Amino acid sequence: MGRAPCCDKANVKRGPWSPEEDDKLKEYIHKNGTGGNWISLPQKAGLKRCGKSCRLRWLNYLRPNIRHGEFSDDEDKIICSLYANIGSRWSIIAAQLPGRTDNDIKNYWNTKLKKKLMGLLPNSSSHHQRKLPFHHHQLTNYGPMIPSDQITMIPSSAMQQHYQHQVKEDGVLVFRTGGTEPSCSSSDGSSNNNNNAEQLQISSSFHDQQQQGTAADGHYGTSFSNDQSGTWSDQIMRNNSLEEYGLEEIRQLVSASSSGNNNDTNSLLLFDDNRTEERLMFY
DNA sequence: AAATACGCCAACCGCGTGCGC
DNA sequence: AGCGCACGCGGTTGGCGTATT
Repeated sequence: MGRAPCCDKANVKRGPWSPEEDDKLKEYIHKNGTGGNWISLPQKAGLKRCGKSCRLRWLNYLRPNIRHGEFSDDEDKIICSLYANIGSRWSIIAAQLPGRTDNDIKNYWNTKLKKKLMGLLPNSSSHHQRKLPFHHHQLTNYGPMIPSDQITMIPSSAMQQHYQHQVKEDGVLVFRTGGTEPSCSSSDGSSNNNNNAEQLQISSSFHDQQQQGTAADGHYGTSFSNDQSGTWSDQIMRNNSLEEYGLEEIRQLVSASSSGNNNDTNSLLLFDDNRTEERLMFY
């Protein structure tokens, strides 16, 4: 018994959009906005399309200021750095690249950038090296050296339960934990006793001293200084940090994530710079 | 020239989550 | 508190164009 379909599939058009449909959708949204309801929009706009399809078409193709075409080297760096830090959170990565859509970035990563990256480094591969994807000495460019006994391995499923992210209105990305050791989290995800919950926050605007300065704060990867402002991508560009983030780490992530071996560690890592550094590996 | 393989990208699918009732 | 609806996201698929055999 599956979920109820979002629309009557028999009565909606599927497949590529025609210019006429594009025009209808654009015209309707320009006049009326989305009205906050994509489900009813196609009917109002005179389109025989599923609301989800309309939303996707608008977001990925029709909305103003969308950029298509070649990605620059700078964009490559930003994508690599963010992927190394947060994994395949395409919407978050896209938010750092104005005009790019998550779908675009995802496609670009899967079809080109991943391969490009794999070709950048000599093949150091041994398939068993991924049990722990980062060797100790490789972490130095990634932030403070982290002793291996402070590396915590958790299942990726538990990662989602342990660190649930939420983008707040002020652009701060908050990771909320249940406050228990990951390895002790109950398997049903019910460990969220908030008494000792931690909050790890990432400020995407970096000029909020308050956000950056408290003991509860943290962020992914390389430390960013408080006196700089801008988006993550600005920071990454300032830091020229494809190198700082470690090509080797990224490459290993790529090979680990594409290996399909469930026993392998997939990715990554999180530490905060005001408390004991902690690296979380999920697999 | 035809057949096959490969690459790319738009679109689809289903799940998790937020929100209103 | 529980339920259902709608949205947003990430993974996957389908189809088209190009390259190779």
